[in-house]
Amino acid sequence: MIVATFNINGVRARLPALLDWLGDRKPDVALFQELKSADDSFPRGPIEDLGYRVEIHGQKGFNGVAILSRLPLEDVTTGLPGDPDDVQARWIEAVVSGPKRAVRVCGLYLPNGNPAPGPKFDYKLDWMARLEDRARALLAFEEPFLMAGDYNVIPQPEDCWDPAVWADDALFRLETRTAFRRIVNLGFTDALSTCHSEPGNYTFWDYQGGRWRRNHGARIDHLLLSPQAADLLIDCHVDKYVRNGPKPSDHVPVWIELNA
DNA sequence: ATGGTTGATCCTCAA
Repeated sequence: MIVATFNINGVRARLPALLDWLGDRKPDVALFQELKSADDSFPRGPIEDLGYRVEIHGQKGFNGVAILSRLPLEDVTTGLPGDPDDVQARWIEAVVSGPKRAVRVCGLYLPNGNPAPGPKFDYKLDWMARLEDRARALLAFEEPFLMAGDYNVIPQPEDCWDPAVWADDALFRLETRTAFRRIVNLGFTDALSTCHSEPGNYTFWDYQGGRWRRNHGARIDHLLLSPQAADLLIDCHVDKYVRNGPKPSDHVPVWIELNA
């Protein structure tokens, strides 16, 4: 089973690039973030024509997450528990029935949090505390599950080209990295850093300032695996090539192969 | 050099 995560930065602007990539990689499950689309504006048809079931948690203009699957899906839910007043579309989960094992997949778009400090950074840290609560609850099932998406977290200095540039940024501040580490330390395996421990496996390059050309990137898209899912992990890959295509997202897809 | 890029949108904001 191939499970991919991809911050697409606008599903309508990205549709041709998405269809090309889906046709090339043929993931069994794809978790999309930053749809920037309401549910009824999502270009469902061309994706369904490729054989995918599409589950959307959209929001007009901003945010938005989706699960695409060529395998059966059950128990689809949307919205991160813990704050009934939170209207931002950043969380979707479902159980995928693989040929060998069922795997719960959670797609997430963690708040950016800039500028920090400030109310947006407070919202980010509050959201991460709720994520920790949800992660702990799901780990208690002791079953294969994963949480993947744009975490907007640079876990370690070697996960960006120049930590000095990011020192005061919400993606790299100590509070952010500490909150991320607390979640990982519940028992998760970071698939990309585990399979490829060498530095420089970036997943995001800002559009500005020639950062792709200079490889001034950051690793902020992560797949965290429960112990039972980590036991099924075969490998993890970054599809950097899509950044060279026409009208690319500022993120590239990251995907794992699971024996499930 | 207080710079520059992209997407969605109410003409600025979020990233």
